[in-house]
Amino acid sequence: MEKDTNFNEWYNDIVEKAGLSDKRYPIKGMNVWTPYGWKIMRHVDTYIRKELDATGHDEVCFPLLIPETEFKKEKDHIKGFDSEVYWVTHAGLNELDVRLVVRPTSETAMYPMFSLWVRSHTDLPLKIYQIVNTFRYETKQTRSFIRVREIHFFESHTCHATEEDAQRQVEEDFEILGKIMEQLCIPYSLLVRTEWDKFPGAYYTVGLDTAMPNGRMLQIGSIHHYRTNFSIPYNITYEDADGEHKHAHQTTYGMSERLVGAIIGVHGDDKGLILPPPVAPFQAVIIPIISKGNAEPVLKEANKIRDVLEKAGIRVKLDDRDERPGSKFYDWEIRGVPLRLELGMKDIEKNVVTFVRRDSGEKGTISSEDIVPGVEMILEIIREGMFAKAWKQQKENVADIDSLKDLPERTLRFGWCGSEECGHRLEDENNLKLLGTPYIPEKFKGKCIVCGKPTEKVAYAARSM
RNA sequence: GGGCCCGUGGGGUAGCUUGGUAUCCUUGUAGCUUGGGGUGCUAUUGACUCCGGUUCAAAUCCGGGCGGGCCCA
Repeated sequence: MEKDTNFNEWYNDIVEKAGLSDKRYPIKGMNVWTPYGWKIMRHVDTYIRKELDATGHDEVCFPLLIPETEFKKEKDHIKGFDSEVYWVTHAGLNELDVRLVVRPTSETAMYPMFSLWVRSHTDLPLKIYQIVNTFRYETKQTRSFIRVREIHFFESHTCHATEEDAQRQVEEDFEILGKIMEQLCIPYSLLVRTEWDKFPGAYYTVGLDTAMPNGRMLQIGSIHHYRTNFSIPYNITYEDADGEHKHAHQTTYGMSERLVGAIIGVHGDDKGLILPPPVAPFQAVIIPIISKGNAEPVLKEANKIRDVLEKAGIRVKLDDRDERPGSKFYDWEIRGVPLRLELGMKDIEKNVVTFVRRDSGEKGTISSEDIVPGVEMILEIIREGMFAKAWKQQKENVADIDSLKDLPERTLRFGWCGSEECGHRLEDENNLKLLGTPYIPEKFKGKCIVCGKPTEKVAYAARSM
């Protein structure tokens, strides 16, 4: 299956063949996480927990259901979500007086509680997160990990005394993002979304986008500054040092299972998945090369190496199935295991292990005594190489344009006067999504690509997945 | 939001036009063989998406649901 010429088919094929997800569950957009896929997700979640915990966020778990009365308190928010939420209308045989929303996101579940928890300026900042599933009734074509109706995600929610402190939180979120992405080897751009595309109820939204091989952009997360847009309707107030009652400023940050979709799309090749070592369920697989009469010594040595690596904390799999080695090579390549270790009599005689890198195909040997530092080093080189290559692709995908004729299938960068009218025209007439303006300002001098007025504002657009 | 296509063992398919016995590959299971890039042989399990209609008879024709995929906006 060719990734570059037919990305959509390639993606579906890989998800199935690598055993990441079973789409046959009989509800549209709700798939089964199969063991291999779920292991990847769990490792991603591990890095998320690690970075959020390290920055003083506390993990919580809120109920799945939200009373309609709470859900409807923030007007823009409800307008943004009411066409895509699931409702619980019955309990047993009784119709409910107050219908319940199955959370599409948890603002409206959390904020009534925040109003009880936040009393004093000494309660601030309040920084919490949860890793849960949310539900959105997608009407469009669904796709594993990328567009689903039950979404596994994390959401962090914070409350602050001042707008400046909330802004500091947004900056901290970028640092957290950077550290997580270093492990997943996923590049990203930070774009301030347009007014009409920001999160319903937000003051502003920064979208996190990563380029897919077909030139389209995949939104992998977002960070929002709410100011007091939610704290007012939800009455989240604190008493400051002078005894005055003020509304808290809030932020949220979330990323979903789309990260798994991004890993698949960004790194895979025609042979299958290529997993970044930090999230690979198996970082190395040992293939014993057995021929007649030597099964015992080879398997004994293979087990020994497996034990040594395992003890060192490396996730390793010894594939001792009764199959031909070639068949095993193909199996683990589809599944994206970063490092293959081959062990046969030839290696044992020379006291080495043969390795093959999944990312580059490079082949070599490691001496058996140095197997732990050797494997650790190669895994780190693979991670660095994958990250660097992905960033290069992300940057090369950007095309500077000064005309809307013959648009390439890339991320487009151009001048924009900033007006809503030009923005809508750009989107509607060219089948593009205006992703927004760079969060970190970029020097630019030119003309608005739609109306031609001189501008120093630069914007990005792409077709979205 | 609009249009088009599709649904047959676990996966991929033939059969459908012209209604009557469901094809092949792969996978699974058992055994032998083989073993540094998909060994080979033998035996064997396993399917017409659901509901309704037409008909003596439906995988096949008609309608709807559910599910899958593509294109356009």
